[in-house]
Amino acid sequence: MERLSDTFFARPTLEVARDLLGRWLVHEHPCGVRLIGRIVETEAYRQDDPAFHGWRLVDPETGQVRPQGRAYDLFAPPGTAYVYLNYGMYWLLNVVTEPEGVGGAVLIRAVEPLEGLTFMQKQRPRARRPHELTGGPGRLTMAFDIDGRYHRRPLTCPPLYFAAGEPVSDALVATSGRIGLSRGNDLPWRFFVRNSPYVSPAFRG
DNA sequence: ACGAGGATGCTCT
DNA sequence: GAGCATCCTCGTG
Repeated sequence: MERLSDTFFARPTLEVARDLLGRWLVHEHPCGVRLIGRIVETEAYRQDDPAFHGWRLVDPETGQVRPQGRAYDLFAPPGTAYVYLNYGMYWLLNVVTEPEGVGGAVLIRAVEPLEGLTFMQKQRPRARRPHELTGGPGRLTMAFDIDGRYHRRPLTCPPLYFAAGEPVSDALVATSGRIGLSRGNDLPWRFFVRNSPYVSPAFRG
C-alpha cells in the first residue's frame, strides 16, 4: 500500500482534512504488531482560526509568525506530527498541513479498526461497542499506543504513517462544526463518513 | 439514551 | 490561576 507523501499534506488544510477520509492510519508498533485504521472523522485547524493553537503567533497586520512556544510546531513542514496532551490525560494526533511556515493541522478524530484488533482491545479493555475502541481522538491514540514520543516526527514514513487507502465519495461525506471548542464552533470544518458505526453516535448527525 | 461532574497536567497569562 | 481540540462513571428516565 502506497504511503501518503509530504505533497499530500502541503495543500490547503480543509482540502487535506476532507481527503484524509478513507485513508489508512498505520502504526508499525515496536513490539512487532501492525495496527491499521481507516480514517472516518477529521477536523481542520487553520492559522486564521481562533481555535488554532498557534493563532496568537501570527501578527494580523503583517502576517509575520513569532517562533515561540509549542504551538510553533504547527508551522513545521507538511506531514509532521503534532501530538498534543489535553486535559492532562489524552494525547491527540494531528498532522501538520500547508507549506512549511504556514500554520495548519488536521486532527484525526476517529478510525475504523482494520488490523491489530487484539492489540487495540488490550489497550482499551473497557471498550464494549464498536465506536468505543477507536472512535474519539483520545480513544484512538490509546488504542494505537500513540503518545508524545511521536511529536514533531514525520508521518510520511514508518513506524507511524498514512497509506493511500480508498478515498470516500462526496455522497458519503458530511460536515459539521468542530467539537469541544469554546471558539470557532460555527465553522463547518469537521468532516466525517456518513452513518459510520465508528463515529460516536452523538456526533453522527 | 442522556446529562452532569470529576480526573489531571501542560501552556500561557 | 485559568483554560483546555476528552473520556469515564454514575445518576435519572
